[in-house]
Amino acid sequence: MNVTVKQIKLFVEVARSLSFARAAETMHLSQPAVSLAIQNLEQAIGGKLFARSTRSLELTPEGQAFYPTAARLLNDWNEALEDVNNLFTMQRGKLNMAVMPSFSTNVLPDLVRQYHEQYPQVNLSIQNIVMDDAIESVRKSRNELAISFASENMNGLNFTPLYDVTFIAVYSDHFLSALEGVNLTQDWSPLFDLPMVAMDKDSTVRRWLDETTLQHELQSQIVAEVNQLDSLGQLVSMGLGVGIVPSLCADQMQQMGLHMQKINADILRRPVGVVTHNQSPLSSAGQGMVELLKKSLS
Amino acid sequence: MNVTVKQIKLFVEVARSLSFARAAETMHLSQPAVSLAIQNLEQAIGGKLFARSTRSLELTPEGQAFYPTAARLLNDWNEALEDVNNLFTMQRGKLNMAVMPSFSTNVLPDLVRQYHEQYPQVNLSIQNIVMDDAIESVRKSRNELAISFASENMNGLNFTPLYDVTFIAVYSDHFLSALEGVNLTQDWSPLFDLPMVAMDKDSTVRRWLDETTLQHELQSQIVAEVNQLDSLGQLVSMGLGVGIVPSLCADQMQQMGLHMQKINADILRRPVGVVTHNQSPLSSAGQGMVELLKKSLS
DNA sequence: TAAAAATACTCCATAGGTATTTTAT
DNA sequence: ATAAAATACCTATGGAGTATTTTTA
Repeated sequence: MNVTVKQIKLFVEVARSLSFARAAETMHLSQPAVSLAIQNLEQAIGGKLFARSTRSLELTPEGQAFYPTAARLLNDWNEALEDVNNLFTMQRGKLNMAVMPSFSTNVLPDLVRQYHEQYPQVNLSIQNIVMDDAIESVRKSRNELAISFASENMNGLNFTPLYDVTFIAVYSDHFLSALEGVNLTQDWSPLFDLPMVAMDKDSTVRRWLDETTLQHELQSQIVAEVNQLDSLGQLVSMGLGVGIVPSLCADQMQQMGLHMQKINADILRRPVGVVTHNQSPLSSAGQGMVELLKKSLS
Repeated sequence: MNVTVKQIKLFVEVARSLSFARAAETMHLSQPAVSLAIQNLEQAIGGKLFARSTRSLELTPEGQAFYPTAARLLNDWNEALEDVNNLFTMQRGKLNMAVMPSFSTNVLPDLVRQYHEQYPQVNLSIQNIVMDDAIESVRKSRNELAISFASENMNGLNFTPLYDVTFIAVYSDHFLSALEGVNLTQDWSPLFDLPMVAMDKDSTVRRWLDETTLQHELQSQIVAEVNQLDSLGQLVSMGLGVGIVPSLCADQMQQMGLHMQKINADILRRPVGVVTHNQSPLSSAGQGMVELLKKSLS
């Protein structure tokens, strides 16, 4: 006979109330059920816990010694189960994630707000690092998930696409006339007749741009390279040249007073998604984040 | 569905072996039984503990978080049950008892030896106090049991008689001739023609002696009162008078070179027994002592 | 005599078994 | 193709019920 949690619960309840009948009532059981359960428990542990006659009930010395221990065991038990349940229901928990910069400045603030609203008890830690590092941090399990473009080498990782980033051309009043009547959604080549401000060569966006330019046998006239989108916007607004940026940044660019036009999405489009480890499953906190991402970015 | 100890045991075993089949084997269960048990556990705590496919099995983040807790829970559980079992089997424990002086000097040493031999792990604490205090200490629960004569006021206490103490007359060579041919087992009155050494009036033995003397309308000629049996023996050996002592002390008196004769047991006999509380049951350690007493004093 | 635990018995829920299917590598 | 978990289904143990008996204050 193995000792069960129920038996210990009953022991504690009987010891507390010093009555089988009352304990039975509070435990929603019949009196004989309690009687049998205690008898089984006593047999399992090898001795009497209660000294009982029909008219009196009391703990044996061993019962007295066991009572506080049993009560503590039950507490620990319930606490542990509650703890793990809280992890699942995200009343408590921790989520480490990484996001690439272009995402973080635009969509992230609202995402964090929503997530925190939904799961206020989850400790959310977000690392802003460049795309490749973000992906690498998931591979090394330093972060549970990352939001980024898909990279070439995704061995051992999952990529769940969320949406495609398209690109827009941005320009100041200075180039307004040059691009008047031009529909970049049809043909983006007119852009390459103009001077251009671009991200520097380390940037993923720049690499794609270069690749695509090459494929289309075009030649860009880059007059300035910057390492931040914000700087790019500033140079563009000074009339130095035109720029090509992810459409995510439309708001940011508009605030700088720039004009913009969509670029043919078939030419230049990249999926942004969630990167997770292939082998380690997501925590509930992570699943919650993925759900939210899918919902709010669809 | 309630979480059971068995489920936690299985969880820990599966987490350890990272295989349902192997865990089933070590737990002497079938693989489907383990599968079902884990499923039930997961339902009870509200989320998945394992991420499993047919070809891979690993802990979820929550499972990882729960694993050490679950292992600790099991340890505590087993330890607590083992502890209480040790109390019952007296591989561990404590017994507080009181004995009256006349018992302690004569029978106790061997009793302690035997008890310690049988239950080497039980911490035995023995208080040597006068009979009334011994009984009172049991009433006040300072001791679990006492070995003493039965007292008048035993309200709320149990007295389990072990054996009857009979009495012997002790005397030196000086009175040898006076008692020659006298059979005290038949008639003890010749003793009262002789000077007597007695315990002082506080002693229970003395009180009984006085009561019995009165009942038989005899008059003792007490020439000295002492407060220890040993002193009494010494005075008797000096030829000051005869003495009446519990037969328990025969050995002690013999060692002092005294002569002795049994006294009619119907006239003077008192039960010695175990005094326990009426309401608080005996511990296993206490029961062991009572058993030993009954066995060795029958 | 009355109140409370123990016993007797009956029943059903479920833990556990065997056989089989599903699924991922 | 194979190894491992899940599923289906069946059986039997034992947990819990009701009715009754026993016991002691």
